[in-house]
Amino acid sequence: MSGKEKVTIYDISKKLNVSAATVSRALNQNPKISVKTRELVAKTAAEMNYKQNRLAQALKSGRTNNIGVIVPYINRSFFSSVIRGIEEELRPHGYHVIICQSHEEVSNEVEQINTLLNTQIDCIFMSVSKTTQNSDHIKKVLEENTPLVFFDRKMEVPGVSSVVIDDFKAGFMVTEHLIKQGCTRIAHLSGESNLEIYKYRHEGYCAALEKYGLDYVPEYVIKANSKIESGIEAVTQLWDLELKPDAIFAAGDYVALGAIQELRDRNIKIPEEVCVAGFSNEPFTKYMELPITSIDQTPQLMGKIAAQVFLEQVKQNQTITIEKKVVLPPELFVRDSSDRGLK
Amino acid sequence: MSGKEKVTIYDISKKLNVSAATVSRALNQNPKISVKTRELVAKTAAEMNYKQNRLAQALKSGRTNNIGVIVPYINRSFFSSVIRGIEEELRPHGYHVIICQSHEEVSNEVEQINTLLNTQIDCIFMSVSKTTQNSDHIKKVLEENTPLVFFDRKMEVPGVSSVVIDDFKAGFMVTEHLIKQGCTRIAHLSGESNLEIYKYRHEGYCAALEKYGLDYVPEYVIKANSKIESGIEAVTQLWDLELKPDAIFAAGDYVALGAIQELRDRNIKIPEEVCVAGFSNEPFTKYMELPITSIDQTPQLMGKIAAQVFLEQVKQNQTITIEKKVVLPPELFVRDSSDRGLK
DNA sequence: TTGTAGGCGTTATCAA
DNA sequence: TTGATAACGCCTACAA
Repeated sequence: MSGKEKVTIYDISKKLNVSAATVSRALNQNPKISVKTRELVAKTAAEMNYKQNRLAQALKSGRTNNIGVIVPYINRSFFSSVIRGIEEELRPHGYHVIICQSHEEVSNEVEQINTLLNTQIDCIFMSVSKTTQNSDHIKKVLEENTPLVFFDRKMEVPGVSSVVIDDFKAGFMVTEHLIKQGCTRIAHLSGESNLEIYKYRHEGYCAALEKYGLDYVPEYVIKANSKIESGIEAVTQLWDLELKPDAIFAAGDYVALGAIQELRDRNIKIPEEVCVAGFSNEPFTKYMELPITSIDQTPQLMGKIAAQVFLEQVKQNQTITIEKKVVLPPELFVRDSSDRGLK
Repeated sequence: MSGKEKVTIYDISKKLNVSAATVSRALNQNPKISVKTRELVAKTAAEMNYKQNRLAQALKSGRTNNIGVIVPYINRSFFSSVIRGIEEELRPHGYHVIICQSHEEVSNEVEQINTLLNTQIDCIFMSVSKTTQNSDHIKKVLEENTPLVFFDRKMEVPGVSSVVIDDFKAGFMVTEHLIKQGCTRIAHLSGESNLEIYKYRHEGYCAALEKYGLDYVPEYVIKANSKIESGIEAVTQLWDLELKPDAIFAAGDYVALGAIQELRDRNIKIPEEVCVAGFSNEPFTKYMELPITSIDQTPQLMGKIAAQVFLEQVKQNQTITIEKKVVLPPELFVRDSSDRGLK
């Protein structure tokens, strides 16, 4: 019952009195085969409900048509959107996407990389964890000649491609926007880790201050950890200062949200007294009664492009590794939390 | 340079002057092997940087240790959370998770199932698309003897396990809560598709009305399509009625949000004049200035349990298929959008 | 155009 | 306890 013995090319070859090789060739559109045979094989294969075994193919060819994606958490809006982009770009080419979570721990990252390599994936896409400091495990990937593409959170490793947004520019844009709303004492709630992205956002912030002749006030720059509570704390801390800020640029939307909650608790009017902007364009930012200004990182596009970088690489001769760095433009969405109607 | 010729058990066997079979046994903790050999092999394997080839193993054993998950869209908060649950439960057992998106189209669903089966995954987890009507493609999975577990959106197919929340109860709970807030004219914005989940939520709604002696008013039940616009439209339509509702139970959070936006545009006070509740506990619901009452479906737990159902099945003798139906309790989160302080 | 044979890396069976 | 061998399903030189 159920039966379902797997049909192989041998079964087809027996039925047709040809060799398995012929069947294989017919199935693979090999030109050296008569049209008649090809059609006959195709028809019979369909009748017998033949399914090619990708595993055997993979073992033979060394290519699995599986790619791995490593992200901190798969259910963060940003990451799942990138993955969606990767999946949609790669599926038409026959690839399957395997997902792994690092939980922001390097140790997991290392382990995931190892099991992915064992499994013979054709490429690894990853956003490094906050705790990742050195790139030894990354180098292992390269040694195996497995293509690797960083997205968003990258590391500087020679030979590795990456797709990111221009975080410097994004930081600059937000800050400039706040300045144009008339703000002059702009606080920056930065990321607490040493990820490049936070560094660049901060640098963009500094550059904007400088361009518009505003002083950099060290007390206005606070490390925050992407949580709501962290935004609340930061405001508490900032409002202990003599000269309070009149704007807050948070490097993450949850931090911005926390800041807004605390400001509101203190009956501070937004955006009249204080303008607030976040980062990432989390879905909730636009649904609030007071929608929050934020930077969109075009995650789905980012995934799409990362996939394209890989596909290009595959098209090349296997041995040549190309290193491509793509920097996408950020998009600023000005919303009520910082919109005083000025340009 | 790069070198990286793959190390196989043959390389180890040559170096050690033993057979490949011995190496294989040593590596697999086969009891019929001397401790000495085992250790020697282990040490040498490590030195030579040997990595077992999961592909070859898979071809031999018929088990890939890969499982497939099919969802409408991977970047919906609910689905990515379920996937997270599945991944975290299965990874310790050595499984990798392959993700597929149906984009709410049966045709894609069919295709994904086929490629997953070709790829020899060990199990398929899925939430059917809205357009899925019959279960022919599902039956194919069973014919291949591949375990299948539905989560959230299931179909009635004999032999298939499923993990869902009690949508009937959820619908009942929400409606009862609204009634206890003093509402007597409760509208229900249902799903537009014929998915079981919407049917049950609606039935729960009906049951609550009946229990509390409220009439079922057909005009108060409107099909809506999970979008914000749909909520706006529904309210527009409802407020054309002579007797307007004093509560709205939407079967989705986005619809609830749309309803709230429209009510606010009409200067209708929430929850004083109209109570509103949604469904799914999307992240944004709790972040709003007016947080939205909603039902939490415990997606991560749902994924975890779905994975457990599969693991149990694997533990059994392969040939026996068990059909397990798990129904999880929904959790009602009462928030300001419907909280009049009554119990 | 088609067939034969060997191999991708493992593991399981049967001998030794 | 260990070794030789076949097999998983497919592809591809090489021969015919």
